[in-house]
Amino acid sequence: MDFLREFVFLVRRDSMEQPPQPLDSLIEQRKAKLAALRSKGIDPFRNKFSPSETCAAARANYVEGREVAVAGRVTAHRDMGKSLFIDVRDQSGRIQVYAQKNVLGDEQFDIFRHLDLGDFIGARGTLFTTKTGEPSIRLAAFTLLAKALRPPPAKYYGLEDTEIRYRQRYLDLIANPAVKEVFLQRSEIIREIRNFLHDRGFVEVETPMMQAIPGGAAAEPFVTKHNALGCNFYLRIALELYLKRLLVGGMDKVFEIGRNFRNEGLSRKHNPEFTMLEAYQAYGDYESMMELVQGLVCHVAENVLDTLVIEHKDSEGKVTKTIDLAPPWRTVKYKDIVRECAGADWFDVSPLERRERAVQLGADVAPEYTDFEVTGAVFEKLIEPTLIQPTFVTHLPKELVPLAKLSPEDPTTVEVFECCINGQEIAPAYTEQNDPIEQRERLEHQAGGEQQKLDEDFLVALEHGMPPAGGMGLGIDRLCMMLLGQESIRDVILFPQLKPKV
RNA sequence: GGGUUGGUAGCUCAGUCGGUAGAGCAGCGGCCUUUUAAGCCGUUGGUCGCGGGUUCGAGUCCCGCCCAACCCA
Repeated sequence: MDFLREFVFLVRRDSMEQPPQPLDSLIEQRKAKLAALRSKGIDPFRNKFSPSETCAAARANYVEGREVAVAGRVTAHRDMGKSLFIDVRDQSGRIQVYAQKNVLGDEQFDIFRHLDLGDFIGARGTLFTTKTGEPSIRLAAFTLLAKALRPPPAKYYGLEDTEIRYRQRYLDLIANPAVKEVFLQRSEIIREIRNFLHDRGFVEVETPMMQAIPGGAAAEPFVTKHNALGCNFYLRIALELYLKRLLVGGMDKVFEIGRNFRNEGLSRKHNPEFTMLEAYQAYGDYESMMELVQGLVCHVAENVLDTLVIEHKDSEGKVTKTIDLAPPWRTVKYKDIVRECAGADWFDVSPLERRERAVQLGADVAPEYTDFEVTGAVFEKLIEPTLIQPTFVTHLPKELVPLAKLSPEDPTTVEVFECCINGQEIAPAYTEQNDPIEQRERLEHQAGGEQQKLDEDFLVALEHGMPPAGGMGLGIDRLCMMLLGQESIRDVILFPQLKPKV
């Protein structure tokens, strides 16, 4: 009881000294409780607690009268006067704890009664089932492990404010169980990718994120400065050129999962830093990669989701999209699918007419676009979004892909595929260019005469000889969107990039 | 970069024609020893995103800015 008086006194004193502020008064109340606890010799921030099991395990291994100790956050509070119920939640789930005044004693019960939503406690007691059939812990003793000074988000509605959800993701994870589930599954997806590749003899490596010459893709890099070396580095835009050096070095099957950074705008499909898988296999080609991508995605879906049929639902739970990953996936040549969608005579008309038609079809055609880029724009705008079911689009025109090898059967094209699922390009793959002379020409052309943009070290590596190889990249974020039914990349990245708030 | 929508209590949201700022939950106090969105009674809490303007009077109307979501480029 004196706990109470002390607490009330502290609150009053506080509110007399400073004008009450909106959120501050709630925080001050909690700080006052903290001070009251300390004055009683109770440490509100403990170093350690050893639970006997998780909350879920305590429920799952229910034996009437069994003694358990759990730890977690207090998420609900139902006060019955001389007894009260609280919910304790840890990562595994929640369990109800039942406290009785005549068991805990007046003082302990009083302290327990003044716990706040959000506080962490350790609770020891015995299992029993309530009248309503809820497995619960009859509390014998508890320890406050960490006091929460700020109120948690409301429990029934969850947290809706997108800005708070993304900026303070921890609150989103507390308030919205479905969000937590997405990120737990993302973690499993990445684990299964690793399992799949390890099982096939791939070696996981790490290559530099800070590069003097960012290569392997056409994208604007971020610049960063090294103080001691007095030079600029760029955050990598792709993993490719370093992984190929490892092929030269005799690592025949390598992969890396890591962050790429591209200095471009933000959208539903783009985050400036995103996670990429790249894998290279010596003596393979784009067809080996086709088998690899298909096998990998199916392995992940089966092991994480237990199914190859992915349903996307809207906020009302209505199925909006069904993706069937059952192999074999459709394979179609680029020219064929373009003809299918843009007209059988697409490649027979004059470049000028193609351009006019592309504009008519609604593609974004910039005046400086080459003829190939015009067709590329049509593909990107009109075809890619329709490829909901997994599709390998192969044999792109060589002008669009500078790092792949020509197709012997049609030397105007290269041996590549773009794997599209869910209306997005999710994995490109090539038969990798290993002719150092050819490669040098391509990169010099790409560098546009700017010598400092040419990765000479990479070209020297190729001159030492790189085995023929298939290589592929897979956007992990987009894969997660597809598998987990999320329409925005921000919902599969824990801390998506937002504009800094002033 | 352009368009649309939004920003009101810790959370979720109302706020009519411009006329004293509202509810539920959370918080605080009281009652209640099997509740679970517990219940009942009482009660605290507001820089209405920010800055200007119009007006006797602005959450509401006008202008500018910030942040976000969606669409477009």
